[in-house]
Amino acid sequence: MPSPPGKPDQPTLSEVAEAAGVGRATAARALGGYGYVSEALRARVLDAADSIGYRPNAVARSMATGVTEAVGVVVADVANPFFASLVSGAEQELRNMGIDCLVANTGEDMTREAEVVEALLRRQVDGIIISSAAGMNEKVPHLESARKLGVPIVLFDRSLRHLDAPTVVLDNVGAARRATELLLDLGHREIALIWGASMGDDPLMIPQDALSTSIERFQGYCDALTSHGIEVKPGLIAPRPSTLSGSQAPTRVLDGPEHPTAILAVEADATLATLKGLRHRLLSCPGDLSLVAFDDAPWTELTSPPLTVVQQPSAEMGRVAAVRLQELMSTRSNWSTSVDMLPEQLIVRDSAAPLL
Amino acid sequence: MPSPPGKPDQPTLSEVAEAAGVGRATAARALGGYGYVSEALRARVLDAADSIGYRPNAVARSMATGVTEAVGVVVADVANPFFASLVSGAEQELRNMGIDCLVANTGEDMTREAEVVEALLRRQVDGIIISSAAGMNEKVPHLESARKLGVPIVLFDRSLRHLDAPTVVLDNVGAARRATELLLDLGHREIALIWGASMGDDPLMIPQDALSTSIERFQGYCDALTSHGIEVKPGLIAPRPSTLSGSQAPTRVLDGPEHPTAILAVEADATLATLKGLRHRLLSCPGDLSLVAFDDAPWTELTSPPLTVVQQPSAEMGRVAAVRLQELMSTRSNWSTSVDMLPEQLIVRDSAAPLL
DNA sequence: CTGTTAGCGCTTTCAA
DNA sequence: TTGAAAGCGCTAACAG
Repeated sequence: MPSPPGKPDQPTLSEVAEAAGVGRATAARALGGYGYVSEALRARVLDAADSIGYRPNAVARSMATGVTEAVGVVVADVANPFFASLVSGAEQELRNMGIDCLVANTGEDMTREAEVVEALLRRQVDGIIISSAAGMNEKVPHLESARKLGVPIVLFDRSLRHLDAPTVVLDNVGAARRATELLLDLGHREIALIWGASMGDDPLMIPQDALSTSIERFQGYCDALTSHGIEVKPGLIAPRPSTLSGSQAPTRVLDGPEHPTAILAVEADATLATLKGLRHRLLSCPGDLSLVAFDDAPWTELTSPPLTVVQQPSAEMGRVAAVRLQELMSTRSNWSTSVDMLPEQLIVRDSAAPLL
Repeated sequence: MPSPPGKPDQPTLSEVAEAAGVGRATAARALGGYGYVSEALRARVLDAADSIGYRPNAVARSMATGVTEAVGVVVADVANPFFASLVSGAEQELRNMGIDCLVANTGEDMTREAEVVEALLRRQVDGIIISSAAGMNEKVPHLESARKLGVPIVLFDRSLRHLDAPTVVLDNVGAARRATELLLDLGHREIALIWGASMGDDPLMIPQDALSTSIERFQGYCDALTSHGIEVKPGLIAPRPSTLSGSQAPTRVLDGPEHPTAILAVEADATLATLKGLRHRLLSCPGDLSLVAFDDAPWTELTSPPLTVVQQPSAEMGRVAAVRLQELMSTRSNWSTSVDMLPEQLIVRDSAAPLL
């Protein structure tokens, strides 16, 4: 590699070879630790290397081998603690395997997502781990073309119906069902869902761009209600906002004609918005309204009351995704469409109380 | 690049050239948008390119130019919301400049930090943005060698006395001073500091590995006290724990012989730990103890009482760091040791009240 | 076991 | 304006 202006030349393998008085290939074998090299030469090469301050050039290596040992990790926004945790988990696992992470934010924007994926492909990443902004039932051309190209892809957090790739997700249906049942068992019958997938007046009318998480949690919520013979009321469901800030989301439910006695908030932002909504209306919890929230965070035990939450194993999801990707990368083109469905953990604190 | 097992060959520039019936160089110029190419040929090349589905190979490009258009972003842990925000800000800015981010966690471990920096250098990154785990007064060989190598480095969040690199930080001294003064103005005289830099009984004895943020906030705290003629009492200072979990940090202060009437918590984890400590001891806030906390987070207005906080412009710090790095990367070897000291914002809510 | 050689895909002089 | 050719630093046959 030519050194760009300002950068001094770095020692190359040839120089090491020269300094050690051996051929390039021998130096390469000694440093790369492959093939046969006599102990004597290996030693000579090794300390010739660090005596001149040699540092292997990964770009050149990739160029020759076709492997970059880098993967792309793409999420909506690393600033969101949930995604941050996913990324962190993946990063740790990958780094331990000697793989670097190119992380990219999409801001839930499909155009941007396509662009970043394209950038990753140009960079020849060995694989991609992604929580796509695409609706569960949408087609995702940029991922399909990547897949077709032979680049391993692993989905985490959100699944995609039309993409044949290993997926690591929460058991969203089960988690939402169990959370709803907890409320049901406390005697609640009018349970609101904040950030479900349903849009219009017909609860069965799921928008095309709904995320798998929304759909599945909505599903679990419905399952619980109907199996208790309770009707699903559209007026109790606040849809997931398309914008990132969903601060008004709870409004529809809190100020609507139906009067919930309990709320299930299925995403961290929804929880925050709900809590603000309650406080703003001087509603007490669990006095006026019980609450069960998704996504545990250190602060959820510090609110008044401490929150009953559905904890997602987010870092673990990142780690498992990394492992699945690794498997894909090592076994060439084995398109095992595995699904890892991780269990939630229900942490019962004080925000959900018996209906009086 | 040879295609590793499983990956189909991607079309190369040569194939585009052939398909368009021109020489490689011409195709390269047309696609790269540089040098002279006649309109006719440019067009022919361009649609030959996407008719065969050509995608430029960034690795080969880097190999030839010596530029990777990738930078390393390293922090202790992206799962920490503060760092996540720093990273997110930097990522956004860099991506808009067409630069990819390799993000790496160090877990506050210097050995790991040295390793990831080394990995970044092997990858030939064009620059590094880092919040080092090193103490402010420590030497950081891995960064110095990088700098000497000509790789631009920008420090964010934490500064390093011995590294000659642009730095983007909060005005820590001022922020801590103003926060302390707020408490002072409310009549408090016994103010505890959670996560200061001081270790032993002598408050002036600052450990070698103390972070610049700890030292500077400690400094601001002392400044405020002494300028009000108040003595700095070691017993009121809980040191920053070396471990990442500092849940017992407040213990020393809360259960010690001195009895603070107010607390200044200078880091998010410290705030959490303090809040838990108060709750555990059934101490009310601001009734028994006033509190001012660093790092605003969406939940700080939802606790009881809502917290008076010192908000750091974390995403902005990431963005500014990206801009500074960009400047360094474009102007070869201009080692402007600039310091961007961003202002905090004091958000007054209810956790700090007048001393009765 | 070791050295020579031929690329990897792209950029970039340098002639034509 | 265009094309031929020489690398960038490393790996990987292949021959010695």
